[in-house]
Amino acid sequence: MAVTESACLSYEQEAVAVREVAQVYELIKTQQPLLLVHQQPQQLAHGLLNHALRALNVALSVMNQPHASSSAAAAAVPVMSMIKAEAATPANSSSPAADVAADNHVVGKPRRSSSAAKRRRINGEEYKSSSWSQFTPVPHEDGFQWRKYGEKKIQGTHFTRSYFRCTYRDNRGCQATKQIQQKDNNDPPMFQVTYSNEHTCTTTRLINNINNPAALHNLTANPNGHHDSDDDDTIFTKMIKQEEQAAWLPPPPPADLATISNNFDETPGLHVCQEVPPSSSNSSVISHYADEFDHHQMLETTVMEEALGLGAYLDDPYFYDPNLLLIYESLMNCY
DNA sequence: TTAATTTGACCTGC
DNA sequence: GCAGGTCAAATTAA
Repeated sequence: MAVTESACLSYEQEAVAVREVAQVYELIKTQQPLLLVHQQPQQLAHGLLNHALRALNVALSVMNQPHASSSAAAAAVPVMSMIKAEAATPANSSSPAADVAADNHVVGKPRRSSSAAKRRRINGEEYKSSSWSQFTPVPHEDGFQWRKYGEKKIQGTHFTRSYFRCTYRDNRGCQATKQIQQKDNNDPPMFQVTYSNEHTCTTTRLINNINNPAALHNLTANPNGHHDSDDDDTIFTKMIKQEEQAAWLPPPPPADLATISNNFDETPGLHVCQEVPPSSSNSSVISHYADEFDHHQMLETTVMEEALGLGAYLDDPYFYDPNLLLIYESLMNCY
C-alpha cells in the first residue's frame, strides 16, 4: 500500500487525536455511575461534557486538517488517519469484460460467483478499484450500515479480521466494503479499518438518528459500543452488535445548522435543562449565565490554543466544529 | 418470520 | 500449497 506523505496524518497527530478521545472516554466511563449518587450530578455532568466536547473538538480539528484525504468517502468516516491506497492500474482493473471472463466456468468445476475473480490482494498494493484505511478505537462508528459476511484469522496477527459489506448491496447495488482488523489489546483497543469502494447507496447516515430520542439515548448510553469485558472476542462481537446504535456527527453545511438546532429542541432531556431552577432569583440567574459565558469564552480560547498547538488551522472549516459549538451552547443553557 | 451473524468451504493469486 | 477474500448454509437474534 502506498502512503503519500501529504495524504495522511502523522503518527503523532493520530496518536494525539486518539489519546484525547480515549482519555475522555475513560473519564466518562468511570464517572458516569457517580451521576446517580453525586450530590450535584448536574455539576458533575457539566464537567464531563466539557471534557468530552473539548476532546472531540480538538480531535476533529486535528484530524480534519486540509492535507488529510479529500475523498468524498473519506469525509464520510471518522478520520483517525486516512491512507489512500493506490488505484488499481488499468491492467488490474475489474472491467466489465474481465468480469464476464471471470464468470466463465471451468469445465466440471462451476464457480460460485464472479466476486472472487475481482479480488485483489491488499498486501500486493492492489485492491479493487480503490481503498483507504484508518486507525480507530471505534471501528463500527462511521455512520454507514454494514453486514458482516466473513471473518478470518490472518497470518502473523493475534486477532481475526472481519469482513463487512454495505447492508444495501443487494437492493441498491452498493459495492462498498470494509475490513476491520484489531491491532492491539489496549483499552480501548485500536483497530485498522480498510474501506473499499465508495458508497453508491446514498444511505441515510445515522446522523439522522439524532432526530430519534431513542437513538440519541443509545448513543449516550454506549457511545462507542465498547464493553468492559476482558475477553477480546466478546468485546469485538459486542461492538459489532452495537453498530446500528452508532452515530457520528459529521460537520454539515452551515445551512443545516438551523435544522440541527431544531432537532435538539426536540430532545426531551434538553427541554428539561432549559428550565430555570425555581430557587434562583433573576439576578443570580443573570450572574450565573454571565459566569458561564466567561467560562465558555475561556473554554473556546483553550480549545483554539490547544488545537492550533496540535497543528490545526484557524481557517479549517472544521475548526471548532459548529455542531459541537451548538451542542455546547445548548448544554451551557442548561446550567 | 425475517434479518443478521457465524463458520466451514470454496476460489484465486502468489 | 498457502494465505486471504468471499460465499452460502446453518444458526442465532429480534
